[in-house]
Amino acid sequence: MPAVLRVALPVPLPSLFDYLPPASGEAGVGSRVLVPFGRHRLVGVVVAIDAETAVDGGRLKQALRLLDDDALLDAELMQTLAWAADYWLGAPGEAYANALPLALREPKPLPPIGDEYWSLTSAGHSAHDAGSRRGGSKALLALLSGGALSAQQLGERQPGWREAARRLAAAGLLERSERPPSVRPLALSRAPPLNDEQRQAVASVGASLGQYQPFMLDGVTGSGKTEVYLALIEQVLAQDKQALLLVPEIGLAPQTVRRLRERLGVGVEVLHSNLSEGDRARAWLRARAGSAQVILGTRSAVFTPLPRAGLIIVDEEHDGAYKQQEGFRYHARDLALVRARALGVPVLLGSGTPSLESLANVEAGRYRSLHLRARPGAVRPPMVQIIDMRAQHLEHGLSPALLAAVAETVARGEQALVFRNRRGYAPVLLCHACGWHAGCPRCERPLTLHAGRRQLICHHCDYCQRLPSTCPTCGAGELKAQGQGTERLEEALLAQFPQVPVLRVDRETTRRRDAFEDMLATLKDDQPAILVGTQMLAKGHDLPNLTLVAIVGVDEGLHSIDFRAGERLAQLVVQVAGRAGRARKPGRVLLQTHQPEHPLLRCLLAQGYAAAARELLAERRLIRLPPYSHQVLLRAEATQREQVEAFLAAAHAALPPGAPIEVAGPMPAPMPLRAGRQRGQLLLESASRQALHAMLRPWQLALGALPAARKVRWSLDVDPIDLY
DNA sequence: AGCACGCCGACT
DNA sequence: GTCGGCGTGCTC
Repeated sequence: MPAVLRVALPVPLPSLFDYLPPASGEAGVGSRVLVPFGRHRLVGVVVAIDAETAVDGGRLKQALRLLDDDALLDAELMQTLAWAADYWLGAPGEAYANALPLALREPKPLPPIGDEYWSLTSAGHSAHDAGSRRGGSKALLALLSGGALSAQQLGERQPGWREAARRLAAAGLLERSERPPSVRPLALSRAPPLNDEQRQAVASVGASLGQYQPFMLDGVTGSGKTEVYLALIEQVLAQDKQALLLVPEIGLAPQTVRRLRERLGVGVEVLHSNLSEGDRARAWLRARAGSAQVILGTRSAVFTPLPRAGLIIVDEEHDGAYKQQEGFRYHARDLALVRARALGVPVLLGSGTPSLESLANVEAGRYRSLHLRARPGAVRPPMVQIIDMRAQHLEHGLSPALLAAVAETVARGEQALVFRNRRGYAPVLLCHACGWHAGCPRCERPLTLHAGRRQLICHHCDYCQRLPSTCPTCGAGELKAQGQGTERLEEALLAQFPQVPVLRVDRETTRRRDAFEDMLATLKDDQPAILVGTQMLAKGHDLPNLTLVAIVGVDEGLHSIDFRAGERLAQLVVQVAGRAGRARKPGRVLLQTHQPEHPLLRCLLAQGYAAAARELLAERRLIRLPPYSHQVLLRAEATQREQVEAFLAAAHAALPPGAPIEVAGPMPAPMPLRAGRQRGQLLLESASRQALHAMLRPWQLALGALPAARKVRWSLDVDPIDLY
């Protein structure tokens, strides 16, 4: 009886597919195979080898080719991926597709993983001597005239060199070669001495190396978390093991990478979304080969193979960027814990504003908690002062007290940051004559006025129209911008402080790659400046001359229907406030609000994040919300509301009777109309994760079989973090 | 997800 | 008379 390969294919289908083994080669679990699928050929991963198949013999096809003689995915990753697909209700094949870099999902031999070097051919030397070529090509010839350089070195010295390299290689002036991965270059910088708390944290985690143990490292911005990470990674490297460091999407500044490379000197591999697919595959394979010893990456890097794992670190663990929001909706922080357990290594979650989930795990004794209270670089933590906005005269949303503080700051030659979590000029455009306001025809939400582009833009669906000069309903010319976005604040601050550079940092001004970096580079450490911007300013670079942070208009977060809004608001305020007073200069934080009496704000400002988080946790426990209950959200959308309602009603009816779950809905989504589609949802809650999980797969399959399901787009989100 | 197959409206 | 709309069903 011939064996049958069970193969996971990159299609969003709930099943695996069986194939006869290829004509040659011994396919094993974890190897890739090229198989015929419909009228296509797909690269799949062998998940199991069975003696029998449930498929009729005649329908079984033969795999075309074995792509790996040895398993590409080791037993631990295979097991973790199977767990992840099961837990987050993903299609099995999708989990594997997420784990493998795109270049490894092609039916090609594995790319070489040596260092990529470029050098001049003899024709190239002649061309350089003759001074031919211009621009980037000429510069590249000059760079290489002194000898071969690695791709990494070239990237540091001549950004954008690949374009020139391609042209010159085509002309026969340049050639590419591979060398074995470089062995540990020496570290260039030395570790600074650690303070008591840092030493204690390093000692605790260090003592757990070699076994599974989660740690929560609670330390505000500037408290020296990174030094703790580095010291631990050095310990791991000394044992010749690997360390995986995850950072949220935005945190991956080139600065971090440089610092890591300078300090550790070893094969530090970076995995993030801007990487080319070839580079990503190379980094992944180096980790698998063990030659990459430190892997730094965003969400998807949690799938990197770690044959000699020593430690996993999740920095800024509270950050929502760790949750993938579409397709296979996994949570990288949670998956990091599962991997650490399977690998038998400690996992360190770091944050100045830990998620309530992690705090609950500390409370329950599942995580050990470590604290960094001191801010080594700063004189003292910044003082937060409330500006009561009620009965204030406002200058474009900025109170006199705030403007005065900015004036004092820049007069001292220091920098100020004005934080507003709304981009554009104004969130509403209103007609004072008839009360009309500009709304999105596809979302029924107000359009945001973008004055510079003279457009009205929907921030939910990107619908866009020209800015009308008169009211489209009454014809009056009294259109007024209502409220403030970053663009308007920039304008107001420019008018108030014409002699100080004002930098706006939001999605609009940083659309170009490296734009953020370039903008920050124009800031001089000893010159005054004003930064205006959104979330993007909450983290990232050290701004040693920044001494004032003004937080404007976070009130929206105080009465949102989303039960996580309070937690997010507290995290945001603390993170933004942490930008003030990093170096020797004391910092000052102003918070402008209409709700100075709000209990969350009062608690946060008087007692700090830890106390506010305790309050929020107590509330969640009282009303049985996560982390004290578990949620699954069924979302559905369609062009017609009746179709959504019919599907959700049928889904509700398909729930197994007697399961210990509570059901909320069917109900309209918090945004009932988005991009022209009607949206609804059904929320399941349970105190028992096991009970909830036990019914989910069968229910998911039943949903797929519902006639009403074909009329809607639907998805299941396990542990949703955004209810919208 | 793709991609076929299959049965009804406005056009060269 | 056809081209093409997207509803339905399948992929080992």
